[in-house]
Amino acid sequence: MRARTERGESSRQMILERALDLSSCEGLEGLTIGRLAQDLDMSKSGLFAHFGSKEALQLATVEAAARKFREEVLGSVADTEPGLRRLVAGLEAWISHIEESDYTGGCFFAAAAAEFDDRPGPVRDRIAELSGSWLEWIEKEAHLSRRLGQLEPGADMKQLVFELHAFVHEANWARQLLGKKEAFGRSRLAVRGRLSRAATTEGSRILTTPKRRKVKKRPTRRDMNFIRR
Amino acid sequence: MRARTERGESSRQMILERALDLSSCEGLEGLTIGRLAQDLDMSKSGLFAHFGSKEALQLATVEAAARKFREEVLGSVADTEPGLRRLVAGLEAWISHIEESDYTGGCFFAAAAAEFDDRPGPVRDRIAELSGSWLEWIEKEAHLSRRLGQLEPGADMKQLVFELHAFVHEANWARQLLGKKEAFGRSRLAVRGRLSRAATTEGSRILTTPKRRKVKKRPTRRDMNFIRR
DNA sequence: TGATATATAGTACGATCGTTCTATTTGGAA
DNA sequence: TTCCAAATAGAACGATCGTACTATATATCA
Repeated sequence: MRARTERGESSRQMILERALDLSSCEGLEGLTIGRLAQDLDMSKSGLFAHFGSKEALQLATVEAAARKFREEVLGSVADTEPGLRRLVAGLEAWISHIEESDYTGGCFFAAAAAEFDDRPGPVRDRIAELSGSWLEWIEKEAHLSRRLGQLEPGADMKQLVFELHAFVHEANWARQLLGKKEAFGRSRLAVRGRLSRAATTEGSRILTTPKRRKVKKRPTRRDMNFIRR
Repeated sequence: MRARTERGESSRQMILERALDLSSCEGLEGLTIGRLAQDLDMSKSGLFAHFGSKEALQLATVEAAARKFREEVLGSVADTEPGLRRLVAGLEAWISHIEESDYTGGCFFAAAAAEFDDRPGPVRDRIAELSGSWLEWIEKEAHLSRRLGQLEPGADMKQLVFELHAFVHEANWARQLLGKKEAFGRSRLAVRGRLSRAATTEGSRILTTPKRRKVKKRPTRRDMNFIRR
């Protein structure tokens, strides 16, 4: 049932990578074991054996999406100064993460949430849990910003997070349904505008200061490996 | 194929009413002719004959959702003073429309958009068309508000509409996935806050003035007919 | 009332779904 | 090289999907 050897594990990853793309388009339920196997030139039963049930495949796909999100979004701001600067960097990384998922079906979690919010079960629970923890990341960073004197002491954090989150979701919706690629620019503008409203003088300085240029160094062999991986 | 007599038409409406509820939960594709027939104590073929294809059933369901939206949202603000007052009334009517769809699967169009945004075809086209025309209603009313001196001359209307629309979608998402019923209050707060930012002194007066109480009159026979229809 | 068009039901079809069971291939340990 | 567990394939299952074809019930109009 579960991959034990290196070969099995790499197969599993290859399957999940494709499953992630397919399910972003067709949905997690529309993602069919037969079609997935056909896409990968595998037998249905051979693929099935990796997971044991469709629900397990769906759960594994959700985890694959979560890992990709962590790598691309959280990973890109890990060494950004905590507080308002990291908050806005995280939101913009999220926007870019969705913007770049153009050829696939847009934000995986937005699609999965709409599909599963009415279907009780472990898949729905996991999607809700992961979405909630991302909301908490935003809120945590906002609170830190306020504690650092970058946001007004009286600012409503829950309300702020609600609105910031809304702007990103809206961009995904506008592009996916209406093809409005400029929506991501609007999203970035809205995020910065909303943060400016809640920012102190100190916070405003951060919002208007361009990101500190990272030290530019020639790519090392290690970087190349990372990229190729 | 198409209903011609009164009996057929009323059956068709009964079917679509149930289809609307079911598809809000299970999705337009998960909506199955067999299950729909079972729910209504009809035969699969008897139900099928009303539409001729699943796609036609889906299109008819989308139209039913659109009609309900027009009645509940546009209908409720038809006699509200045009401009900012009608704009905010329309948005709040939309929020309430979604909030009251609790037992069913939330906003039909949000769910349908997420499901069909990657599936080319007439169903997707119609969903996009209707969503777009609602966006245009908001934008039209915002432009009117600006022309009336209720919004600042320099206000970016496209950006404003983007953000207002985002707040409502977010409330639907937060309740459906995370069960946060307070999201609708946040949505209303965000809408009014954002409009206040763009409002002139004149506009602010409208936003803080409670809605004018409508003249309360006994319902006429005509009203009753409208309700019963 | 009898004729006729519409509404509904019954049945069956090919396709595809998730899943199970039984081979067969493959790669690493002995 | 042999052996064994893991990985993959093949075939078949019951269920359900959308759809087509045929038959029956029902309302409307001559």
